[in-house]
Amino acid sequence: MSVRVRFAPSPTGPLHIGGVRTALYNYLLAKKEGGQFILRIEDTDQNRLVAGAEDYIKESLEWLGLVPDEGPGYGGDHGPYRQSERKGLYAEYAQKMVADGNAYYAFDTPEELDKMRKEQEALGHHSAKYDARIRMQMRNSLSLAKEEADKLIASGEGIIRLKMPDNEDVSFVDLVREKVTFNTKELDDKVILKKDGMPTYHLANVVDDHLMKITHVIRGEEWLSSTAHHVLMYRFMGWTAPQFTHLPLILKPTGKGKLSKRDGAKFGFAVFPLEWHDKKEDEIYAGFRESGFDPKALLNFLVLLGWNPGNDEELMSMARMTELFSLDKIVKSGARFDVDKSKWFNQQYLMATADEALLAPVKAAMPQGVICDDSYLMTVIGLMKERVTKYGDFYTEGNFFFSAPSSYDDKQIKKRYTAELDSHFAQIDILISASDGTAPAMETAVKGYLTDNELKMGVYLPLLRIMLCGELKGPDLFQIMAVLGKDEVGERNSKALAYFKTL
RNA sequence: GGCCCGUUCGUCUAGGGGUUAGGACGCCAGGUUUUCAUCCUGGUAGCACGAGUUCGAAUCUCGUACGGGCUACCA
Repeated sequence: MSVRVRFAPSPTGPLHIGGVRTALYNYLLAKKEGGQFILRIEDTDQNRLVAGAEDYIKESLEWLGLVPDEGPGYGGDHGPYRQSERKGLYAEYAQKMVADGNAYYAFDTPEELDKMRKEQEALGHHSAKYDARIRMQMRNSLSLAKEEADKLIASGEGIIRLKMPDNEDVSFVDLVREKVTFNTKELDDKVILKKDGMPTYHLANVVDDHLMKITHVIRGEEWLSSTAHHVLMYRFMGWTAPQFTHLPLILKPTGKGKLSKRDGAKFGFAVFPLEWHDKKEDEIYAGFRESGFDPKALLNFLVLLGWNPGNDEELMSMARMTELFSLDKIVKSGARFDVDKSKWFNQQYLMATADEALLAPVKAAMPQGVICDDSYLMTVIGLMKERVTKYGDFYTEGNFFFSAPSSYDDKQIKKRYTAELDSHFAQIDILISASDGTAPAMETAVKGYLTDNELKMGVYLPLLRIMLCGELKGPDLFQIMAVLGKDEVGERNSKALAYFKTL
């Protein structure tokens, strides 16, 4: 049987980075096994739908290269892939469970449920459940007279709840955690079909996974505790359950708890793949794409957050990840999001990528109004790529390639500059403008002059660099001169020298 | 509170009865680059705690602590 996995986000907002990792693991398993990676939109909660969220999810997956084989807009023989469009399907299965005595109709109002919970709490029962102990005291098709219940059902009042067996151990195998057991007396009679006719996650999930022939359910750990309910539903329906794998959570960089959408702003990094404009809060959340990350680097970083290939390999192409991926190497404990390491991965990708391939993304990250031609930018890329971590850094860190420095490192200037140097700088300027403008020529000329006159390179060279760049960092000095051109170098030097005198 | 899951350097992790507990990020130092980055070399730092099993425990068992998840007509 061919492996079929699904990524099933609910379109209630942007795709969280943890969701991206879940999608990645699903994708990798599908590709490794030659199976299908399915996108299913779980939009059963009509109240929480957010406009644009589904498009955001798809755009994210496409940017990342995790393109679904089946899904809304991607084709496939098991559609529709939006649960809202499958609405009619679910009731039939819920009713079958009712007919078989494995589920029942309930008519309690929210107020009544609230009252029950409060009463139970007063009795000392913490977080009361709608369960075997309580259900005969509530209003449902089990406790009410048949005629009354039928009337309520006919009037469309009812919802459907799962009838949990009393005091029974339900076990299932989680590929990461091995055997996990829950006793049904700890489990509540979950609502599976809501008042509006929509299924809850639990029903929709089981029905769709079965109908879509899903073989492996790979999802976040938050689902582990409801898996017993799901296992029971498979049993009630006489279906074979898929293999379950629950992924550890991704935690905040520091402090307690799982990574949340606020952490991005708080720690100054992105927690979403793409920038997201939250219209309700009127807030913009940063995206990895906009922050100048390469999707391959992001994925490489993410794949190692909760999984390892069993050897020391860290830098992996998509093909290599696919080759090495296996569910049994997934780690059990939650992983902290390490911002520094994510940057390191991106830098590794930048350095390993050809200049030509970098051109388009670097161009896209340039601020508006900066004009330069492709070949110039390519040269800059070649000179800068091992000094930056993100696409936007080519401009911010290599600013001097695009305009004369607007400020200078005063401290470093004062350490070295005295007015006696002026005449030599004038001579150097002359040598530069007399040269052919190539880096080696200028280097020979300048260094030759300094040597001949027994002048300190450690004084002149850094000052020359500050004149051109404003600070003591960047690529080889003479390469910069060659890129800038003799004339520009001359202009910057005299401008800077004038400033040096004022210090 | 209850149930379930987890716990190896600061972080991501390898190791699953006998290892000098390995690697990576970060950090520190040195070298290269008369700058910065890259690169190279070295260093720093860890088995949550307590019992038990065993000749021997990071590894197995139990307990404790801590962390996390769930406990909705949300997913």
